[in-house]
Amino acid sequence: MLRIGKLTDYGTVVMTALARDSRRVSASELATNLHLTVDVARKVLKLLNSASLVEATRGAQGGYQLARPASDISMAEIIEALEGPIALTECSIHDHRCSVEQSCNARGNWHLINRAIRLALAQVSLADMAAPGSGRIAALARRIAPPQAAGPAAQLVEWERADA
Amino acid sequence: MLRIGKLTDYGTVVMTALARDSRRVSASELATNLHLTVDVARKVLKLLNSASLVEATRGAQGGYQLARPASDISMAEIIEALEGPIALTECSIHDHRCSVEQSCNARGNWHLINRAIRLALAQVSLADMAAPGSGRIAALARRIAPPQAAGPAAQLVEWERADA
DNA sequence: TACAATTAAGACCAATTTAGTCCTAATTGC
DNA sequence: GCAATTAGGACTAAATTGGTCTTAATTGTA
Repeated sequence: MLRIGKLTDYGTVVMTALARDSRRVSASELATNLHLTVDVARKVLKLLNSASLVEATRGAQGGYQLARPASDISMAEIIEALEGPIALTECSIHDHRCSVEQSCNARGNWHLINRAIRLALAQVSLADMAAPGSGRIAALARRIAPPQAAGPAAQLVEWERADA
Repeated sequence: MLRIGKLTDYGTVVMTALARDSRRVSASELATNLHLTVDVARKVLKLLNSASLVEATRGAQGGYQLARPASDISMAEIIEALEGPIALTECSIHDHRCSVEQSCNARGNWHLINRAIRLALAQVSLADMAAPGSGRIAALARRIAPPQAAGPAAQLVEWERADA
C-alpha cells in the first residue's frame, strides 16, 4: 500500500493548523479544533517537538508554535519526524551485504528510488500543504511526468493528465 | 517509515531474476537461486500472476515467465500488485467526507503528492531495475531535483547532489 | 506559596497488519 | 497413473501501530 501511518496524517493536520495560527496553541485546543483526542494530539506534538519542528512552552499559558516559517518546513521533515527515515526497503537503510549479491542489483536501485521520492517530498513545504489546492504541488507532479510519455509509464501518465 | 512490505521486496527480486532469464522458471528454482523459501516464492509469484505481470504454466515442466518485456513493466505495477493501490493516506483512496472540513486542505494535497509519487514509480521500468546501477533512475532523481535548489528542499537537495 | 495549566517521558494494552507456513485442489507432461 | 507444478486459500505467530494512561517536571497566577 505504500502508506503512511495515521500519526503522520494527524501530524500534517496539526502542522497545517499551526501554520494558519501564529498564536501559541495548547495541545488540548488543537485537539478540540481538529477533532482529535487530546492524547493523540499530545503524542503527535511531542514527536514534532523532538524533531524541532515545533517549539513547546511549558506551564500555564503554554503550548506549541511552529519552530520555523511554514515555507521552510518540508513534508519530508514532517514524515521523517513521525515515521523515521524515509526508506522504502530495509536494504537501503543499513547497507549490510545481502546474501544474494546478484539480486542486490534491484536493491541498489531501490536506493535511487528512495532518493527520488525523498527529493519530491522535500520540495513540498508545509505552506504548500496548507493551501487549499496547491499549485506548487501540482506543478511538481507535472515536472515529474515526462514531457512525452513513453515506456511503461505512458498509460498512467496519460490517465493522470486526463484528470488533472 | 514510508516503507514497502517484504513481499514487495521479494517481488522485485523475483521479477528481476525473471527479467534476466527468458526461460520458463519454476517457483522452486527461483527460490533456491534467490535464497527464498519455496513458500514465499510461490506466494509472491501467485500475486504477480493474478496481476498479470507474469505468465504461469501449470504441470510438469511448468513455471513462470514475464508476461511482457521488462521494459514494459513499471515498478508502480509491481508495487501495486503486491501491496494494493499506492496511496499514502486513507483519505485519498476513498474520498469520504472528513469530519473536519478545514483540515481536509492538507488531505486534499496528499492526493496530489500521491499522484506525484505514483508518476515517479511508473517511470521506473523493471528493465531499469535489473540494471546494476540504473542511469535512467538516477536521471529521474535529477529531474525531480529543482534546477536551483530553494526553499525547504535546498539543504537536502544539495546533500543529495554531493553524494550522487 | 499553593494551585492550576501545561508539556515530557514513557509504560501499556488492544487491534491491526504482515510474514511465514501449510493444506488441498487442479493441471499437465511423461 | 504418476510426478511435478501452479491455484487458492486457511491459518498461526510475530511485529507494528494506534490509542490510552500514569507520573513527573515546568511555569504563570492568585
